[in-house]
Amino acid sequence: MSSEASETYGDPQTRTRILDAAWRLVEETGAEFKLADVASRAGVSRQALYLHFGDRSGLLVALVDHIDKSLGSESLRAEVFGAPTGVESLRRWVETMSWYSAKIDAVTRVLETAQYRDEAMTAAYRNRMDRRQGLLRAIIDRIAGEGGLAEGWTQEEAAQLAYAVTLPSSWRELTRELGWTAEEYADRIWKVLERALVSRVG
Amino acid sequence: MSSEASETYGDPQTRTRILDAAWRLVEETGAEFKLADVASRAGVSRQALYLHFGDRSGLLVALVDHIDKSLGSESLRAEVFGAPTGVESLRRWVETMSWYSAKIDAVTRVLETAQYRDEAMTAAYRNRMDRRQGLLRAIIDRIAGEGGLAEGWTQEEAAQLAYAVTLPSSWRELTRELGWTAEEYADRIWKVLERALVSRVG
DNA sequence: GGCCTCACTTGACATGCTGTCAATCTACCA
DNA sequence: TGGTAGATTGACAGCATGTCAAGTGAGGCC
Repeated sequence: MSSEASETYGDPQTRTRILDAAWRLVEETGAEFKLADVASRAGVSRQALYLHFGDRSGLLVALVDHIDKSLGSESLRAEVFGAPTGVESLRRWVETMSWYSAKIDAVTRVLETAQYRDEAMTAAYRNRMDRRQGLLRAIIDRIAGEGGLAEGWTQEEAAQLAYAVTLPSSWRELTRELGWTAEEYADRIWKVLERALVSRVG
Repeated sequence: MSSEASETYGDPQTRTRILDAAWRLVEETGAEFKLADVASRAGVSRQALYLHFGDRSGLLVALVDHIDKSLGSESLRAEVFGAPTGVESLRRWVETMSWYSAKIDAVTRVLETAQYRDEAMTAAYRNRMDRRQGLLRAIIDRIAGEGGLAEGWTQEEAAQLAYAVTLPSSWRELTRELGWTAEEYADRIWKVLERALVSRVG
């Protein structure tokens, strides 16, 4: 259960091949992807997965990290924080998040369903969500610092609300099920957040 | 897969015993509950579950229905619609939903994770969500009819936003993970919806 | 060249749960 | 006496995960 899968086992190239294969397979088949399929697609033995990642959860945890690195989530973060104002920063965040969600939705869904499987999974998922909350908190703090936070909210409450409103499940429901485009999502959710959390100027 | 489990098999009492056992077990153990455990807790054979519900998905679908009936979701609906105004109706809906979510969260979570398992599951889940959307749409229409809908939204958009903001996953995150009480949830989410969707009077 | 180690393969196997089947049991009813 | 609905029993197939032990093969080291 949730073996740590020693940080450094094997050839990094093999590891990457496995992760890429897993990624594609998750995109195609969702949460029911099989390790045997990942292995065969990556051109390695099923056993190799266990050697590299310990178990299914270990693979998923590594996959999330792999994807973040592949999509350059760091630079996205920088772009959001590079906004001239806190309010603009929040708007950019919503926009960026919408774009990003579209790319990782399949994997996110798997993560969500596996979220309670074991300790390692839970930790990995919470960690991810905690980082997101922290980011939003920083943005809200900046808005508050600039006097832009609507009255009636503490900074913590505002950040948590922004976080809850922009959860992946909500993004998925609005775009995948109700047919909103990523752009419509960004525009409308932004409008909600602006009206609810940002003080009216003038 | 997703056998229909003939609408009327066996003793209704047995059926109820099984569903109650399943309910409690889901509350305790979450999505990984085992059919064998449900059976033994209900005091019936494992086979009985298959005779009554066809398969795991069939049991889940029946469980949701069973719970709705047990909690008298019909009367709740009536209370929400009995509000004097559309805006008050929406406020009551949020409040009621918060209370209701607390009772069925465990089952909802199982539903969510099982949502893509097969056709029957998907249909049952979507059906549930569609009803909720319909309800919100009716409330929003009433608000619009009373001239209370904020400008910038179509009625459909407003209803879908209200729906997305009040998704179970969001409720869970805010209460279970971030520690909000059901009341705080209702108050704050209502405030968000009001500011975002309801036109300012005067 | 001999040797060792790392990276990985191979094949077998235990485990655990779902779903299916056929045979059997037991009231209750006609 | 017979039949039938409701359920039990036990066996079994299928399938995925995870574990184990032995083997292969390429490089590096002395």
